[in-house]
Amino acid sequence: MSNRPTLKDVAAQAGVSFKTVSRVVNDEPGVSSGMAERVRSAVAELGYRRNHSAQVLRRSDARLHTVAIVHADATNPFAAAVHSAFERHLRTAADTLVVSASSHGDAGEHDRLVDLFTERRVDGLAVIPVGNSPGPALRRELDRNTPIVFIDREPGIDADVVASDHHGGACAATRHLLAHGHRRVGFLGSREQSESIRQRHAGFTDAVEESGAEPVVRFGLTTPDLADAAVTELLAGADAPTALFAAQNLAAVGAVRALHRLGRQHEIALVAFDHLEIADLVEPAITTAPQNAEALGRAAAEVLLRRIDGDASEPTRFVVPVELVPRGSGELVPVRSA
Amino acid sequence: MSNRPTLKDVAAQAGVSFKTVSRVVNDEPGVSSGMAERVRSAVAELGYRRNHSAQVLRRSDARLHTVAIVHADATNPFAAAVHSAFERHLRTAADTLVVSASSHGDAGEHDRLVDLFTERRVDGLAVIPVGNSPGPALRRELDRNTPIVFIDREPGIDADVVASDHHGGACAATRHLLAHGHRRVGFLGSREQSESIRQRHAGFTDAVEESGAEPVVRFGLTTPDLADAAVTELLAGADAPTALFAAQNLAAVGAVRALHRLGRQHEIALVAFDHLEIADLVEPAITTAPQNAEALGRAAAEVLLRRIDGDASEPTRFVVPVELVPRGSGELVPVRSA
DNA sequence: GACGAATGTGACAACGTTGTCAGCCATCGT
DNA sequence: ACGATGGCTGACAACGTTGTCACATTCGTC
Repeated sequence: MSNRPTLKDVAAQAGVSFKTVSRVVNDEPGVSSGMAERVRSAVAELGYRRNHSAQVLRRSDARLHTVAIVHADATNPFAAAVHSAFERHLRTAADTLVVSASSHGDAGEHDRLVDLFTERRVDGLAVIPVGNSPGPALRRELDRNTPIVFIDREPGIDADVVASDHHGGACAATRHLLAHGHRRVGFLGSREQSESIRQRHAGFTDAVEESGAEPVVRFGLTTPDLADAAVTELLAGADAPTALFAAQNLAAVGAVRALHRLGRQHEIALVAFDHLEIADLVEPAITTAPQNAEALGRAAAEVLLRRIDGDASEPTRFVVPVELVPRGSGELVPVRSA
Repeated sequence: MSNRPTLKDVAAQAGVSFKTVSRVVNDEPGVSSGMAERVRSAVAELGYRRNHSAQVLRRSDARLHTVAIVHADATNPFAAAVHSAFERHLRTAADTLVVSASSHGDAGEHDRLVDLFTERRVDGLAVIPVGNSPGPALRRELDRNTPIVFIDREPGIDADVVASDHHGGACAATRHLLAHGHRRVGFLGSREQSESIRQRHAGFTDAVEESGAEPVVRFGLTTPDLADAAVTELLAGADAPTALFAAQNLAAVGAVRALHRLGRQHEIALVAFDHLEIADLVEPAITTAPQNAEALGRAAAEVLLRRIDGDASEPTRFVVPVELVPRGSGELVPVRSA
């Protein structure tokens, strides 16, 4: 609707010049108290609100107090938690509005969203990338030194990144299993193309190799059903693993289901990377290595604010540790079989 | 950053007037092809992007192709699913950017976000309200006939609403339990102040009363722990219910936990309102009456678009049905006890 | 070869705001 | 009484864009 009152409308109502109204609404000094009072009541009466576009246009160098975050998938609870922490920090620490949109996993749409936000002018961008190379709009903004921070995934380019310690977390989780005496350990991975899954696999492999244990690796377990089937097949085999590391939460859900169906949930150890909704609801509860969404969101906000404040130093890589949370399933010791 | 090229910069680069550049970037007719080509290469070379603020300012009546959605809590998976459907529909059907922010449940912050979005000009607003009365900014925009749609909750004012059939869904869920022979049915509610919980309670009560069965009602079960404790206590009592209706998903999670701990999950029937992440992961699987987030988001988008297109008819109330999904836990029949 | 029409191009105003500057009035010092 | 000072107020330009209009060029036509 375009019936919004402007400075001029308020000025006419109060019988002053519009510049005086501008002064009042911006709390500038040099307005007599009587006049200010008259203006304020006219503002209230008309419900005047400053036109942000005009303000931004006039002072095109100033902070807009707006940053955007572009999601690959906003329905992902992890992404939502990161977003929430990011937003809270920027709102409280920098009085900055966080606007967001989601590309639903489409790389072209993702880049288009970046474009739409930059058209609308923002102080900075946070991006949870989809795919592993930035699109033209994102590349253009990087060239232009627009403050941008990548969250959780590698941007495939030299830029600020805030990410979890996938390697370290997976390594610690696997060592945890090995420390309980397991010698045959299964790795349940989802998309092998995903950089974070690759890093978790590398962490797993490093831990296994340093101990001389024997790994069994499965990739492509992108749904609970696939993971369920893989675990069922693994445990039926000759040299079945006695412990499992689920590198991704959907794979973990499938593994839990398989173990329970087979009645072997108290026998086969399991550690899952990432947060699991059901971790506490099953018996034994699932030992997890959850990513710290709160820390990621907050760190991303801090990195971005520093750039917005003019820090032009080299791109940084902020790694958020992943801590193991023992709950039972990861502390099972191997049983003699056959 | 303010080093963005403007129409003038592109014009200087191409050696034409800035108006000609404007014509080219807006695909207006009346530019010779040679000139258009020269301009286009200058645009590409400088990475020119139109300044949305200036455009909006100039054509203050035109569509901005932007709507905002203000969340009470964006980490709520249900809200995220609604948002996702809402966004997808507006992006594809109306080429409109959906921006969002979350108030984290704070009513003052909620209204402030509405204010910030209207300052920045949007074509319309979707609001998942917090509390039951609109704040001053929201009230002002309603008075101004800004297109606004309320999602999922009652706004406490005459305005467009898209909401689930809480009453009907709860009624159907309860009838489902009664149809399996239960005569004592427990109601597990969260915040009694919440209008949707009240409606679910009313649906429950209507179903129970028409059958002459005996209800047992608990409110205030806002966390799984509280619900767990309440169920434990209910089932230990003399006239323990044989069936439970969990009116909210956190209460349902607690109920599931309690039933499993007590080993009575195959004995006490349970139907849960709303989607449950764990519905399929436990035995028996949980019968639910999930809200249709997809339909809600889509309907909200359609209502809003109609208003943006100028529909000035009376406010409407769009009710999305809630369908029962039987999975096992709701089809248990009462066992003789004692 | 002159004329109207059609086509391509540019000058200029306006959107609503903020920054700069000039002007008005009362007060003050001399 | 007079100019200087300082406090208030308003006129005006500018931000980057689009809409209106006028001008310049080319073309077809008689």
